[in-house]
Amino acid sequence: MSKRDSPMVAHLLDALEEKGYRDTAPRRAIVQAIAQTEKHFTAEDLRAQLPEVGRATIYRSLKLLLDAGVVCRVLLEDGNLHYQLSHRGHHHHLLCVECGVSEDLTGCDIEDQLKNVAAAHQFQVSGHWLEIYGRCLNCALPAAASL
Amino acid sequence: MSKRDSPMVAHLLDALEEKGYRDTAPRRAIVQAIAQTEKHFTAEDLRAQLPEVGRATIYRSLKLLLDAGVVCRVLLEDGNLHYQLSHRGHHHHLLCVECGVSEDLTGCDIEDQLKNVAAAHQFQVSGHWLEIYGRCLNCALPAAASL
DNA sequence: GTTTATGCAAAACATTTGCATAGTC
DNA sequence: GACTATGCAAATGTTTTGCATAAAC
Repeated sequence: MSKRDSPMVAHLLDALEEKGYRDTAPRRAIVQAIAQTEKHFTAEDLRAQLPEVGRATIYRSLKLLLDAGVVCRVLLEDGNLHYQLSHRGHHHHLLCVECGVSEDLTGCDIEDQLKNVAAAHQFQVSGHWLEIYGRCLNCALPAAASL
Repeated sequence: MSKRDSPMVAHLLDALEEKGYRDTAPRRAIVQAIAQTEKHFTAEDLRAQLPEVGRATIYRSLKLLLDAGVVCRVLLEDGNLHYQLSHRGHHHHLLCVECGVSEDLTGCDIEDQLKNVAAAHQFQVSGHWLEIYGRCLNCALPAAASL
C-alpha cells in the first residue's frame, strides 16, 4: 500500500506491489523521478537524476516496471531505445522530435489494414510496432512562425 | 566499377562507389555476406562470418552502407536492432518471428491515417517507424498443421 | 604520390551478475 | 527470522577511436 504520494506514484507502486515486489526507498525514488517527466528517458538519465541509487538497482527496477506494464520502451527516430511511462496493453507513441515529449496513443486500428497488406506477401501477422514522430503544439508553433 | 559479381553484390558496391567510397577487399567480403542472406543480422553476426575482417571495418562499413541507403535497420520485437538489405527510401518490414526472414514492404499509405489521429493530439507528424511481426508461409504452415 | 581504408589495441559506453550487507514483511 | 533488495565492483557485450601500416586511385 502506498502512502500519500501523487496519484501516478501511487499507481506505479501499486503495480509493483501487485506483482509481489517490495516497497523500498530506492524504488520510490525511481518511481517518483519517472512520474515527474512526460518525456522518454534512459537508464542513464535516471542514474544522473538519482546519484544516491545504485546503477544495478536502476536497471533492475526498470525491468520490473516494464514487466509490470507501467513503463514501456519507445524507439527514437535515430534507433535509440528509451523508456517512458505507459498505458498497459497495446498502444503507440507520438514523439516530439524537438522537445522529447511523448504521448501514448491508445486505440490502434491499423491491425486490419496490416493484415491485408501482409496477406499479399503470404505473411500471417501476429503483431506490430509503430512509432510516430513529429512536433507537439508547443514546438510546432514557433517553427511555423519563423518561416 | 564492379567485376563479375552477383547482381546484388554489384548493386551494393555501386552504391558505395556512388558515394565516393573505395572498392576494397574487406568491403567486398562484407557486401557478399550481406547479399547472401534474406534475414536480418547484427554486426557481430557478420564478424563471426568474416573472421578475417577487422571488427572496426565491419562497423565502419555497415555505417557506410546505411548511409548509402542500401542497408537499413530493423527493430525486432524484443527491442533489438538488426540490419538488413533494403530498398532505398521509406518502407516497412515484415519480419518472421520464427525463422527471421524479413521482407521489405514498399508503398506505405498509412501516413494520412496517422496525420488524422495525431491531429486530435495537436501533433504535427513528420515521420513514423513501423515494423510488422508474424510468420512467413513456410513457418505458418507447420504451425497450423500441428494444432 | 596523395588520399582513404584497414587492423589492432585501447577506450568508451551500456548492461548484467556475484556476493556480502541491509531492509522489508 | 526468512526472504528480497541493494550497492559495489567486476564481468560482459557492443560500438567507437587513435594511430601506424597498407592499399586504392
